[in-house]
Amino acid sequence: MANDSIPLSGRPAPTLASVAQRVGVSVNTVSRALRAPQTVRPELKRRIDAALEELNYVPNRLAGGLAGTRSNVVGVVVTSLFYSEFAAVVDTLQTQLLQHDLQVMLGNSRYDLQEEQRLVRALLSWRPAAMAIIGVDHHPGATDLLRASGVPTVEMWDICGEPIDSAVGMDHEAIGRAQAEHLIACGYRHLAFVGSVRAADTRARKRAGGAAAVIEAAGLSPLAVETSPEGGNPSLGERLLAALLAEHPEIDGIICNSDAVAYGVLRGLEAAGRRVPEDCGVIAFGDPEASAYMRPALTTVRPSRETIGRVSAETILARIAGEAPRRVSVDWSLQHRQSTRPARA
Amino acid sequence: MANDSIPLSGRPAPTLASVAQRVGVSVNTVSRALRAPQTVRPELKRRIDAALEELNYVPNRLAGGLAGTRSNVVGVVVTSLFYSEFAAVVDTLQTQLLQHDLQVMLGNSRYDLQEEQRLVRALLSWRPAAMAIIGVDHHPGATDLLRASGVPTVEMWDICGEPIDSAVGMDHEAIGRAQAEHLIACGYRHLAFVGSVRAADTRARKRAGGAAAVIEAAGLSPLAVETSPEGGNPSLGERLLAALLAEHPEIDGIICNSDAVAYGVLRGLEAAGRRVPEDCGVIAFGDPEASAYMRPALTTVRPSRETIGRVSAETILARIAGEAPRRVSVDWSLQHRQSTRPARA
DNA sequence: TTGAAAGCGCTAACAG
DNA sequence: CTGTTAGCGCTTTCAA
Repeated sequence: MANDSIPLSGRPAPTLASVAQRVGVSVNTVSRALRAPQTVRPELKRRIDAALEELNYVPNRLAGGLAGTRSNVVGVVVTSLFYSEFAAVVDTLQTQLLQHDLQVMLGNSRYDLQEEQRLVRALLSWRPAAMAIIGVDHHPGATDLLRASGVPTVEMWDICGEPIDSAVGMDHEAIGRAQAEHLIACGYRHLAFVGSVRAADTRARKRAGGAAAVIEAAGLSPLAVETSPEGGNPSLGERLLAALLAEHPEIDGIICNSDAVAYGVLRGLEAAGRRVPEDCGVIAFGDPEASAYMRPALTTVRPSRETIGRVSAETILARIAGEAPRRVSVDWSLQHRQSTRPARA
Repeated sequence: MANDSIPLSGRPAPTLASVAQRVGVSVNTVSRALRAPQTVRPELKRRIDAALEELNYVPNRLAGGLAGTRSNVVGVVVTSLFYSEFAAVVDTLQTQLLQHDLQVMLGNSRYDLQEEQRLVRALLSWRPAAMAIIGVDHHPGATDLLRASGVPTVEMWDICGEPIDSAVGMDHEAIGRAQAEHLIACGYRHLAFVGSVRAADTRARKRAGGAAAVIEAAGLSPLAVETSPEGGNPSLGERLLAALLAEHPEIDGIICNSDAVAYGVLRGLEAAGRRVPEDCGVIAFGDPEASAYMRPALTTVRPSRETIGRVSAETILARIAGEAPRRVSVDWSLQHRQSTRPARA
């Protein structure tokens, strides 16, 4: 075959033109047959469909997007994916959007603000129909880019702050308050906040802040904080707990920034000879399936990941349709299990 | 000129042409300044960079991809994402590819073959530089599309079978054999396979098949199988275990298709008054962080998720660079913990 | 109901 | 080193 493509692939993919030629009509008749079938004579439509099928035509979105007014890409930026709650959000989001012929283009900033800006730029270069991004606290450059682009943007997971456009998420300060209030209600008095807190993880800071405020208002000794910029896993939990206990042996209630860290804290407490929930209560944030099956079963806050994904998708669709920006607060719930005592009357 | 102050959806994004005009050079000089800086006079380059900056230029990939020989998209199809091991694979893959300026476009088939084909088609419509897809057993239409497209394709996670192009993954039959051999070595004699097995999950079938073969060869009673097409979670594990025990009370060794299911099986066994590992051994597949922190800590097979992601990325890069297809078998390991007895001498 | 013509913003020859 | 000239494959007027 004539050599019109060197690099990858064998023969060039069939184009609208090759289909048109085969049927003996013009390019844009085929284009219309695809986008507005009712504007083409049924008999012709059938012949075109047959040719499309025979040639195994796959449209070229690059060309379509360039020529048309908008591409059907939605850029999605998460801060992590690996066994994180954001996987569920992306999962739901992607599935919902695809039903409306919107393709998700994914980026993972790994909690790196610089990387986040790079990603936003890269994603914006696809002229997306919309953007979705975890959090409301971004690299200033990223915020500027997003704002200047005019692309509808949904900030997910967190709604504390000034959204760029729309936001669908939770009030993390309120969650932190609820965590502290729960521990206090269970009779714990010397509280700590433990976990992995990445530089860019402002949600964690908001939760810790909410907890600290409640504790101060209750007149208790200030919240002890033991965090690390490392990724949150059980082994980090064990280490942080050891450090915490060494410094604050009086601690009797621990707020973990993630369930994974809590698993390690639970084991560390046992190793230190402290009974849970009698001597020390533990509450966390996340609630993957495993948490209810831990011994003791972990008390934790469960965010509605699917709801955030679904509502974000709806918001994106609405914004694309020209509706106004939205700010949606999504529910979460405190799962009271065995790692905290029953609340006192 | 319209001022740079109207924020939303106002002016069109700056183009190479607008930058060129501002600097007083031709469009393609700016293009070259971006792609091959050394071919442009340093002083000019500086002025161009300044204009790029001032106008806040974001390239248009749609145009670039159309005009150039290939787009920098890599299409990725997974069968699930929600708290699945594939999240880790995608995570690593995306991060690695981005370092080479390749953008991941994501699709989730949710274990639906029909959906998988749709996704492959949708992704192919971006004229990707490469494709990556979970598994080697696809909708025949998807396989055809992929093959016909000539796009380098890496099948991940599984290497049993005839790859379309390249494959990076594990031998799941071997894993199944290892699971059964482990249970037998620990002295368990009446084995069962329990878990969620979706219609499209051929990996699970291969593992079960491998286990069944070992059991037959050992002359033991045949593998009891208790599966469901539902998603795999602890509660499913509890239900499947109840059904299994009702039918096969003699069971003393259980292979769970996923760790999440095993959590439920562990609890169900306890509820049924069977001690683990004394009366019944449990082994699973997956090994998320939580498993080592279960009581009893779960014996399971740990796949090298990051390795699969990393090697897949390398393979994609190599294929794009024109190297030959690869078939890479990636390691996994059996984590012997407390849910199975010590192996007998 | 269909076709012709004009780009979308960029890259890729080739000149100059 | 830089500019000119053609498209990439499609959508979108506007005519016919």
